[in-house]
Amino acid sequence: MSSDDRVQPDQAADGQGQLALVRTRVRPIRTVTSRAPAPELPVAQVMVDLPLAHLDRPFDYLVPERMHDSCVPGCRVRVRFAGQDLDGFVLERLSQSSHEGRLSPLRRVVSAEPVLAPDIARLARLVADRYAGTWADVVRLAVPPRHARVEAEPAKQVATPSAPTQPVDVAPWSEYQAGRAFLNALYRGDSPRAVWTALPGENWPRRLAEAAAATLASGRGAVLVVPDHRDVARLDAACTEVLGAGHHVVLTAELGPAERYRRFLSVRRGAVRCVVGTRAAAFAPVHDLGLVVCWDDGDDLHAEPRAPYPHAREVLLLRAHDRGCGALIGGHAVTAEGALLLSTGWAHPVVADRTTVRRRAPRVWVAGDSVAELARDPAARAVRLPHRAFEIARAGLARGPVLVQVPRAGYRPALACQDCRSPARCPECSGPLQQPGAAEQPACGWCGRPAVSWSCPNCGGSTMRAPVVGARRTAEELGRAFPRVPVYVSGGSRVLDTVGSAPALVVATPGAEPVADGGYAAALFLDTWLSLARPDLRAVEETLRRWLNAAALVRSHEDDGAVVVVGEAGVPAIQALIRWSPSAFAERELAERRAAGFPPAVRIATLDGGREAVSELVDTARLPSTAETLGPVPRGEEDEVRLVIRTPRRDGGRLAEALKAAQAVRSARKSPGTVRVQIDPVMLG
DNA sequence: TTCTGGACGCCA
DNA sequence: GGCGTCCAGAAG
Repeated sequence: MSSDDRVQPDQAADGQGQLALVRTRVRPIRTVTSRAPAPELPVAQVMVDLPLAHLDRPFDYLVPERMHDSCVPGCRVRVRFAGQDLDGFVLERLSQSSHEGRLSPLRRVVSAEPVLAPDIARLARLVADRYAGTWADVVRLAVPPRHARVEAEPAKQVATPSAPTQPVDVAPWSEYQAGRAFLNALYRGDSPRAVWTALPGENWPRRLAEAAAATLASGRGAVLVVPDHRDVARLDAACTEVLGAGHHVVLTAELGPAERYRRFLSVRRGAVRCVVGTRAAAFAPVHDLGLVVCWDDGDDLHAEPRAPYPHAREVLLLRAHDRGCGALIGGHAVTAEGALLLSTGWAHPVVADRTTVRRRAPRVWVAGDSVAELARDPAARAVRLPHRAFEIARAGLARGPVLVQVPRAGYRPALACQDCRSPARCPECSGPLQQPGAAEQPACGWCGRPAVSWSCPNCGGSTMRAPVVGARRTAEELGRAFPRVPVYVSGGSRVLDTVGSAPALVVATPGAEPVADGGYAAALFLDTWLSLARPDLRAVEETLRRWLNAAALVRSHEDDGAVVVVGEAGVPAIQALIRWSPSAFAERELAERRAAGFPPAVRIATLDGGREAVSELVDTARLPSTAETLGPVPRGEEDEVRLVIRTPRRDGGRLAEALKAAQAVRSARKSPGTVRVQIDPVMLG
């Protein structure tokens, strides 16, 4: 017993009468109760929400008796840590602590709801280790903020979630080699792993819903992650059709705190076993997980922009590996990462044979954009349409909607000097000048100031030209080339979900293409040089992915569906589109990454921050002997630098571990500045 | 942000 | 040699 448990002798004699008497009697009893530890498993292992890398480990606390029932593994608690009250999660209850010193008691059990499932706690550790980040940062992505009122709502009475009653239709998967086998394996309760190359025109939301249905029928759950909200809406609708209502739930960040937490709880409590959502849904605590799905894994929306920057595909793969459940990485395109999964044998290909692919794909034409090939029609010339593109668009418009994909949104999104062609910049803030609309003056894209009486600082010229034309301007020009045809624009802040089957021109930026009822009659891909020349490692892979996704919305060549790419026929990405051979392109891409030493063939870490901080980190890190460091190179203003470290894939774990340990040293030392560590970042200039 | 312990300095 | 103060480092 500590001294606090004894009656203070001076209190009874302090002359305060009644009040003092009450205190002397009541206080010792209260103190005894509150200090007594729980009768069993009196120690709680707690992960405290701390931003410091060197404190990324559990701490033990004493569970007071009155918290014995509410302090369950996975619940939120409040603990005293270094003089502050902080949030934390209980990992486990233990009979004793390995800590030598005295344990502090838990301050409070925030709620007895075990929001953090044991496998999600473990997944957070795996993800943090893979990305050289902290557990707490990952858990912040995985567990939505608590909403007390929602938590108190009476839970819907669902003892065991019923599997959908409709039989699973596996027939559509027969178009793919190993497709039917994949679904049957899920149905049997096995855990197949596949990279699926979806056919052009495929109703992929329906196919994914069928895979989910097969998994649910085996008594297990499924997590389906897609890039954006339009994809979520399509998959949501397909799941309702295939599974029936109430067997799946949509989890996205934009639901709002209450609804988000409500749905999260319904999953965590086991009432729903199929989750559809964007990247954060990769962490959904689905019970008895049988299948994880990542659709269109090349879309960079799958990359989380918050530390430690995990990629949804990698989270799902770690999860599938850890749990031994099924995995499906699918898309019209195949990423180099997908090709690697196939080459190591970790996953198997689910692809259609060449005959089926040829039958289902639209006919693809290439049109050069040289002056000689431009259409003679002056309106078509104005919109930079080669003769063939103009003819195919005109023919397509007789049969239905025609899609026009242009890389940039806006009107004239970039301006340059007419004479010397150097980019036009804002005299005030050096931002890029652009023309936001037909009737509007050029203005700065950053500060919005109109560029009145601009003159080129390079050559003194005073007129501007637009080397890049945006979607709205293209739509305007096309409207002139094809009078009497309605023109729609989808992109930027105004994205259309669907268009009907009537003839129309649909100008869209990549990823914003509406789905056409019955498929597009034709599609044109303009300004291909602009996408292909982007100074990004993935520019070519990304361009092909965008083409394949758009071309997949076009009718098959048997239905006279046609695609025209305006560009150079010799470019490998254009060849891959013509042949519709995403797998071969991905294999080639992977081989090139091997040769050049880029992910996923190797593991890369980028270190961004102040020069001093970055060099301290890299000097402290005990990097694997195979590590190769490149840089540091200056980045942007001030004294910011980027350093790149490269290791073979097999040393990726050691690389992340070394960087994490070095971050821990820096945080323990309270070294100034911060260093942003990214493992295999999506953007690699 | 608080606590602890080790280093160091001052005084006996 | 003993005790007080200061600072760094850890944090249950």
